[in-house]
Amino acid sequence: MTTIFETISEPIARRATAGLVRIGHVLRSRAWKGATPEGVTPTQGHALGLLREAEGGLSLGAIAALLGVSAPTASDAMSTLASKGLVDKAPGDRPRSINLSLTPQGEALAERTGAWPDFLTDAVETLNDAEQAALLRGLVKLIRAMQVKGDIPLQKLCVTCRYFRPNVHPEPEAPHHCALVDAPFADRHLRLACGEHQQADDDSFYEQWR
Amino acid sequence: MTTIFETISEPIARRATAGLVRIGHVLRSRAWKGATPEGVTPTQGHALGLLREAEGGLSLGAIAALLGVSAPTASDAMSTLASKGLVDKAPGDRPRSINLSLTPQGEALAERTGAWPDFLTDAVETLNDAEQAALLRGLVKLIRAMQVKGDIPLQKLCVTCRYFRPNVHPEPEAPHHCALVDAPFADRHLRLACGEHQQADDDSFYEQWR
DNA sequence: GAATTATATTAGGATTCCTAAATATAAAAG
DNA sequence: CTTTTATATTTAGGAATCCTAATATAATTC
Repeated sequence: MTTIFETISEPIARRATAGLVRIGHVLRSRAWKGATPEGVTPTQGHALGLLREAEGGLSLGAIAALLGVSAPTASDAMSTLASKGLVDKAPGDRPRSINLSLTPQGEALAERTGAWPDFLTDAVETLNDAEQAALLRGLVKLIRAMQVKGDIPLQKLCVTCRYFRPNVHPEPEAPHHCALVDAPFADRHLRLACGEHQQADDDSFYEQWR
Repeated sequence: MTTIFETISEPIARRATAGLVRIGHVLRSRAWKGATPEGVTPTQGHALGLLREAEGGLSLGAIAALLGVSAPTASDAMSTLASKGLVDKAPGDRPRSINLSLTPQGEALAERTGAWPDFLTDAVETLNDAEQAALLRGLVKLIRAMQVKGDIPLQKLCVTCRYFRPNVHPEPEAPHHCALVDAPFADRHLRLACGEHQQADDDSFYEQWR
């Protein structure tokens, strides 16, 4: 069926993109509001979050790649964090490399700040369960698609994990299975940063999920 | 039903938030890649987009509010755009105020750049129609919720428009109605920046949609 | 005419971002 | 054993982004 909206509107993919862009702007603007003397700037906060997720610390190059900025930018931010006593710089195992990790103070701040801006979580919670699950599913697919195209570094998604077994259970309320913890689960349980994630070699499981 | 995932996972709202935050970071990082000598920086590009949508130009204060930055930051960015010949500064109708508008060059650049980063639109297009519609619906609700709480300035959403008539048609493929163009439409047609939008006085229509 | 109000800019400074060049270091090559 | 090479980080330099606080300017109000 064709309505006037089919012809005068931007395609839905563009409107959804515009919505994501809009939310991105809000997040950036909000993040600066936390840049008080006791707090950290957006880039610094992002780096603290990455270090918190990374077992055993990260090199400067790894941080720069994950932040999506140049090495000098990352170096600046890390030096500032080090001077604030939030991050520790230790020699790495490769020539000239350093290993960055959180100090107890940095750990505490990252814990307190969290990776989830409350105002946005509050907004997500105004959606009902099905809508939240659909939103999460869409976001997982977006991130996965960007990963495949090389637009973003690999992330620890269930759908790219060696232990992911999609649609193996007949029960619609938990059709997938995690072979690591050996338990069934549903789309709404999909994770974006699983600590136990192991990258799968091929796409076969993902294909069964999509 | 309760699985292990219910207990060890972050709540779904937090995971969805984390996904949005992640996409926001990518967008910011990408936007800087366009900051070539011929291109514009992220904040400047955002401002160009706002001016393109605004009939008749905007004051500096309005730009600052819409960008979500302080007046001095906006003033800097607009001066740079003016010196690049992309924006025109004219006296406004209030004391000391200015009216900012796009020059033909600015119009052309805004047109060319667009508000929709292609790499993200491409990712959205990997979702099927139902998923795209669900994503758009979720984003519209998020933006609406943030608007209501005062987290972001008003935006021209269908669901807050005087002409929006939700769920008035029995046909599930186009249950809503736009009283301005007098045509039925569906969730997938929802707009985030309609030129004809007029803010509704109350919530009654939105309540029927949610 | 003086005080108030609204709006934008200037001042000053930290951070974010870039590219290009310099530096340090371990391993490999001669 | 010395030199080269590859790698990783930092320095240098500069534009843009961000903030708060102070300042200019024009219209309105008293």
